[in-house]
Order: sequence, then C-alpha cells, then structure tokens
Amino acid sequence: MPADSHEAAGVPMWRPVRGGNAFEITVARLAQAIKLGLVAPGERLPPERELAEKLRVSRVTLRQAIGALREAGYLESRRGRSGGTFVVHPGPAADRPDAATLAREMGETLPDALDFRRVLEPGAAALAASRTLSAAERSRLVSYLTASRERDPAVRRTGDSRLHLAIAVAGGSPSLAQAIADVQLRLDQLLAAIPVLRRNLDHSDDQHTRIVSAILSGDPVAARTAMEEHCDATAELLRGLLG
Amino acid sequence: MPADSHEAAGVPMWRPVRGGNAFEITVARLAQAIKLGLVAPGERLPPERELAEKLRVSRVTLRQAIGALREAGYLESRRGRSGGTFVVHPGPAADRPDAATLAREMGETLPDALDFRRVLEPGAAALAASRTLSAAERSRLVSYLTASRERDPAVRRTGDSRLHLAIAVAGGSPSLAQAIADVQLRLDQLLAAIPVLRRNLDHSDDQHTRIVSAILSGDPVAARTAMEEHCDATAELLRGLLG
DNA sequence: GGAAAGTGGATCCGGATCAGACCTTTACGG
DNA sequence: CCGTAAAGGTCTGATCCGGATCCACTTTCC
Repeated sequence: MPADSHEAAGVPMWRPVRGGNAFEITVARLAQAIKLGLVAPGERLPPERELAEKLRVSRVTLRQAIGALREAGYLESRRGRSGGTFVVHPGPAADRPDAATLAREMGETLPDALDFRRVLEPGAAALAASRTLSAAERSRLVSYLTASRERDPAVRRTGDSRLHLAIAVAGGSPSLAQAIADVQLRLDQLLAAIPVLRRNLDHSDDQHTRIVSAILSGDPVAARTAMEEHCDATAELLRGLLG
Repeated sequence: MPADSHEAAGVPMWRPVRGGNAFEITVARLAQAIKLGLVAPGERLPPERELAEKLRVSRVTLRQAIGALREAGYLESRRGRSGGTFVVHPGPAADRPDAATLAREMGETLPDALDFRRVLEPGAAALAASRTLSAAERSRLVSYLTASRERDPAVRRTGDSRLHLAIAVAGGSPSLAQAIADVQLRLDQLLAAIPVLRRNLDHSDDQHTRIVSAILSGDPVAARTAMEEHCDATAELLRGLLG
C-alpha cells in the first residue's frame, strides 16, 4: 500500500489554501445569498462599508464583486441617502441548460454532493427535533413550509431553500447550518432545472410536511427518516436524468 | 419577526470571506496534517516547490509557515539532495493545559463541534458500511484499528485520528471526509487532554471494534448506531469536564 | 432654502503575496 | 573525483488587496 504522497489515509490534505482570490470568493458569496433566496428580490444589501467589514474584504474588492453581479443583471445600485444596492427581480430565465447536461458537467462532484447532503440534512432534522425550539424558530418553519408549497417555480425554489436552511439552523449547530448551505448551493442549479411533474411536487410537499411536523412534535427518528426519504427522492430524480 | 439584517433564516451569510491571511492558513493546514498524524513523525513533507503548488500558495509564504512550525519545534529541515522538511518526533509535551480549561476556552464552539461531529461521523460510518470497499480500504481500517488499541497515548491518538479519517474516507464522499477532518482538528487538543482511565480506553476500543466490524460486514444500521454511541461517550466525557 | 446625513463612486499608498530566477548544500553515479 | 540532480535558501520586481481619504448624489430635517 504505497500511500500516494499527496494524500494520507485518503484525505486530500494538501488541497488549496484558498479557493480563488478575494474578488472571486466575494462574488460567489453574494451570488449564494441571492440564489438561495437569503436576500429576496427587491431587498437591499447592507451598505458597502458595513458589508465589506463583515466579509473582511476591502471596500474596493467588494465593489468589484458588486460590479460584476450588476453587469450580470443580479444587482442594481442607487446613490444618495436611502440609496443602496438592491437584488433585481429575475427575468423568466429562459436560457437555462437542461438538468441532464448540468448533471454531467458536475462529474464526480455530483455523487459527492448528494452523499454529503444525505448525511447532513437527515442529521440536522434529527437534531432539530431533539431540541426545544423557540417560538420564532417554530413559526419560521411553518411559514417557509407554506411558501415551499407554492406552485410558481421561482417562489417555490426559494421557499424550499429557505425551509431546508431553517431546519439546518434549528439544529442549533452553526457549522452544520453552514455546511448545508454550501452543499445546497452546489445542487441548487440542478434542483432548479429538474423538470417539474405534478406528481413529484405533491410527493415533495408531503415529505416536507412530514418532516416539519416530526420536528415540531419532537420526534427525531421520524424527522430523520422523513428527511432521508426526501433526500433519496430528489437524488433518485437527478440520477435518473443521467440514465 | 424583524430578521436581523446580518443573517437570513439564521444563516450567517456575511461571514468573513477568508479565515485569515495566507500565512496563517498555511500554518494551520500544516499543523493539521501533523497533529492529526496524517504525516507521521520522521516522515518528510513534499518538496517545497511541489507543496506550494498544491496549496496554491507562493513558495515564500509556504517557507514562512514552515519556518514558524520549525521554530515551534514541529518541523526540521535538511538541505541537499535527499534533504527536505521532516516532522519531528514530539517530546513528552508536559506543558499541556488541562482539558477543562481548554473546553471552557472554546465556549460555544465546543457544543457546535460536538453536534456537528455527532451528525458527520455516524453518517460516514453508515455510508461506508453501505458501500463495497476495496481491499486496500478494508486493510487500512483493520491496521488503524490495531494502532488505535495501542496504550502509548501519542501512538493511540494518532491511530484514533487515522481510524476515524479512514472511516470518513471509506464513506466515499470527499466533502464529507474533509468536513470530518476539520471538525476532528477542532476537537483534537481536547481529546488529547482527556484524562485516560483504563475503563474508558477499554470501552473506546470495544466501540471501535464494533464500528469497524459493522462496516466490514456491510451493516449500515449497526455501524451508525455504534458510532453514535462512540460519539456520545466522548461527548459525555468532555461535557463532564465542564461540570 | 440650506445644512446634515447616508449612500454609492473614485483614487492613492503601503504591505502582503506571488512568480520566477538564481545560489548553496548534499548525495548519488559514473 | 567530479558532475549532475534534488533539495532548501535567497533575492527582486510585479501584482493583489486593505485602509484611508475625498467626491458626487439624494433624501431628510430644521
């Protein structure tokens, strides 16, 4: 067993220290917040000075990132007091490549992301169910559940993202919530491109409902099981596209 | 529910883009590989030029990091052909603060890390048990299991780290393995500082054995359960230290 | 109407970092 | 014994990036 000197015990220990330069990472971070619906269309980003400080990035770099997303049509800036940078309401986005192509392009990272998600999300659901949630957390779960039943695809995807993130956060572990947000972003494009069949939607709604009610009634086993089924269902859809 | 504008759905979306400068991160990365035993004492790091390329860091920065760890007594460099940078055999390390102090210093990140680990590791164990492992993977598991039964504390910790990482890797998801390596590092100091009681060691050995045999015999449920018990046991020990 | 405040927009400087070439030391092979 | 190879050690100029400062625009308040 001559260990490959680039790894040890199979762990890629010499992976890159930084995933790109400050500009690229900042763009990715802003895009994440927008695409996952964490900042809804029409809402305003924090002022540049404040946001730059929170991201630990110079204002110059932040402005470059904002500029790039503005040119890409995601953001709009207005000057003056009560100005700011706003998330643009997206157009009908008819230029989306089909899911099968996207899935193929992801290569080995797709099964990786699916496996990772399959570990994280059921774990978070079980954790959430085993904690006593605050009233705010409970009502968030319910309201996002409602949004995720929406039929309009755009609203639905945002609601779905937010619901899953709310469950992750309800688990009480920031690291876990962060990991789920990351893996969700990796799958987001793909999930958004899944052909929507009435049957699938109903199935998904049903699973969401069972997950949330298991969490609210404090049943970790049921929450984990329901979330596992939910993950398996979407994974199945995606794998099916690869034929 | 006036959402705090720094978060959305409780997800800390404007967290810092980079966790420190290149130098600091590089030091941390090298320290991780050393402390988790991924590069054993006496072994050589890859040549600087090669390592710098893999870490996507300039050779200057890498050398600064190596220099810092050399001064801290972790590394040693030799020039000339067949020279290189070597991991030093650690001294008896008598200057370790006690676990209770360390645990208190971690503050809220301790329960976070424990919860996260409690999700990741059982998930990885179950995943590993559900896959058909290569002969190399199987033999790695067995040999690290043996090492983890060692009584010498230093050898034992390294063996334990490697065993857990090997299980993580056997799950087949690089992202998952990476996450486990990260969370393990966060807990490493603490685990190394736990007072060793004969009874605890035997218990831990037994759990490790059950986990590995469940994985090797392809029983995901048993693997998950055994790993959950194992995580709960060490978490209990740590929480106990906080009184 | 005018001043103050709060926002995005633009520019400059210094330190951190990078890429590359070159030097020094050591071991191996003819 | 000497030349070459492989490693760490050193230097330099270009580039990235953060901190600071000032400008331009719009709203709010007196």
